[in-house]
Amino acid sequence: MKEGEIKNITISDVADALGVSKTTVSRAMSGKGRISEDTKQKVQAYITAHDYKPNVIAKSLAQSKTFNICVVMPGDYVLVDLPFFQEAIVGIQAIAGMMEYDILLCVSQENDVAGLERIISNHKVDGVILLRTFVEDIQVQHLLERGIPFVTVGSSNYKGVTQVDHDHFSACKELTSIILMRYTNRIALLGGSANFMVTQSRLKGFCQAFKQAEQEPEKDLIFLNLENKAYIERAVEELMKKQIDCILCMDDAICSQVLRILRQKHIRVPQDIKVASFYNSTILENSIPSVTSLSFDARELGMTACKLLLNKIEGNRVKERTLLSYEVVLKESTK
Amino acid sequence: MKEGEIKNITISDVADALGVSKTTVSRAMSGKGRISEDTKQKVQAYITAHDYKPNVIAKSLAQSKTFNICVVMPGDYVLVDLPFFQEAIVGIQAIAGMMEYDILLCVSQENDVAGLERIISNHKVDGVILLRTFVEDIQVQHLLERGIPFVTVGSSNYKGVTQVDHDHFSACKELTSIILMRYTNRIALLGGSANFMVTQSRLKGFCQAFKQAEQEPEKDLIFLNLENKAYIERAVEELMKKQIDCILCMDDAICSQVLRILRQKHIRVPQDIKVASFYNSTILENSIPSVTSLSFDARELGMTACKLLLNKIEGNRVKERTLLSYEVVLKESTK
DNA sequence: CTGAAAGCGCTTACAG
DNA sequence: CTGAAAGCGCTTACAG
Repeated sequence: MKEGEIKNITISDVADALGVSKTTVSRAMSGKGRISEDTKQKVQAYITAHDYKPNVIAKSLAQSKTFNICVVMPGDYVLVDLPFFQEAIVGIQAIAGMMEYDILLCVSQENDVAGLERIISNHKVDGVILLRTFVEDIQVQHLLERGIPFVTVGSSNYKGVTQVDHDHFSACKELTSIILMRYTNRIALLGGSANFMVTQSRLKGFCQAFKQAEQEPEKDLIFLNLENKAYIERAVEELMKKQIDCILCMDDAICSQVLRILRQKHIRVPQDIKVASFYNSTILENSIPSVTSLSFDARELGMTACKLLLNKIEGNRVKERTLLSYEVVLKESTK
Repeated sequence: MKEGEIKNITISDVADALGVSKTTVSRAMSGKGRISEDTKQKVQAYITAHDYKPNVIAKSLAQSKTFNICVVMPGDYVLVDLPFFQEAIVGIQAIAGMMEYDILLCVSQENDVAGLERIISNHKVDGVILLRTFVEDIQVQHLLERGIPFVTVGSSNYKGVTQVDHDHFSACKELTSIILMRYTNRIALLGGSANFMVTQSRLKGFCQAFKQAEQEPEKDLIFLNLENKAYIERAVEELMKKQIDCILCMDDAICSQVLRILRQKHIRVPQDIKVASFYNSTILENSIPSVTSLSFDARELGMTACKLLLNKIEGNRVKERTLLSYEVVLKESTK
């Protein structure tokens, strides 16, 4: 034992002090089993007076429960996603904390299950929340195989996955429709990795809006997998050769780049070209002009995901798919 | 037991299968105590073949160790800090993972120790890393009192705190000196909460640069506690009434606001006024003009903090204060 | 309503 | 070099 460390008071100490058995103390705390209101009061009084906290590790071992959930956060993030993940985690933590659960963080690359695997094998968590989903998703497959309770933030195509997502499809469809009706059908679409589920949902929404307007989106105005600066620059160069009136960006990171490139080329927004983003992050907060975009509540998403997971951990059946709504925020960039 | 769940193989299973005692298996794995090379090999072969993983919870209870560290992340963050915290966490996780430790996340407000307290009382972690420090720091006080091993990312004035920080004092001093020598002494300083240790360090560096140049910084060109948009706007308004040539921003969130305000007022950077920031985050990446600033490696900071903490947990003595270096990155905004 | 005892899956002094 | 046994601090069937 290290210097200054105080011997922790255990359930035996409480039992001895009160002249009852450990069983009784345990029951008074958990409320399980029959126990007289009297002794319950007595025990609880003693516990609060002496600030006794049961050792969660021992409890874990006895119950095969850890009261931890694992949150898997992408390690290959781009800045723009950060506020989203952060907000989602704050939401998760808010719910988890209320239920006396803690969050074990797992940072992992797209195709890497090693970290998650270790945490699971080590029995360190009761369930998992994935903060990003892929079309081809090894983490989901792995969790499914192992039968671990988990929830994904973001949609998943796999059977039997409890998932919570914003309605990206409808959101993109609505925003695209607005542009189509008000201004133009010469719309370019720039997006990130096609392996992200969210990219697919947005793409579908975009196409659906055209279909609904009885038009066809032009294939060569759609650029996906723009995962770095150079790709984005090349895409914008391409676009400049064509006759377009609006650029839709699937996220604010891409949008931020696009705005910079346009400005360097002295192309004015919105006079010469309109711009909108599918994400309303603080990244573009100080942008001039302000940027039309979709707005999502990541905290709510996290809270919902956590509630679902805790329910699953308790063994309850839960709804497989939950879709949260969104908001279209029109600003200067599409005026 | 839930459907599909596989009974986990335990140390007893391994011992029985091999016809040895649990003690022997335990020793073969930990390497503690005398054991023949032969049996060790045999045990290890069996373990890898059958993919046996000891139950960390049981290990925790037996050893009073959790193999978890708590990372305390501010819940009242502003966007600009996010990449910093995120990078630091990635660094922490890299080291922790190597040593088979996991990260328990605690999101807490400036003056709130409740969350941290619960995690500690629950014996869920072996040590703590604080990602932000204050002049008046309740979390530090609390950890000190309880005798929990911990490390702060950021400086602390309290006695006996193991701390890792970038050398903000020198960094700000150097950047300020450069401005003083090359251009002007009409420099305004805008900063965040005066209760952040980092604000104090930067302020000192700023003043020291003046002193070294045998000048006095003007008190009424220094604005601290600019914690929201309105404050920043008011500060810039004030500055416009005075004769200044340069604005130093203590962080990129402030800087981003300042750039927006100047642009709205049609004040050109750097022609009319120079601007620099004490932080080189991706927030300003797409800014036009690009912004002169200081650059820090948060991942390295996290890695260092984690190494120190693990050392402390092992009971080793560690250096009380570690300062990491920085880089001054001159860009267009001070040309 | 209450308690003695076994058990969760490890580690580790102690004995051999 | 190896093992039987006690112990970590809880929970929970079982008996009363």
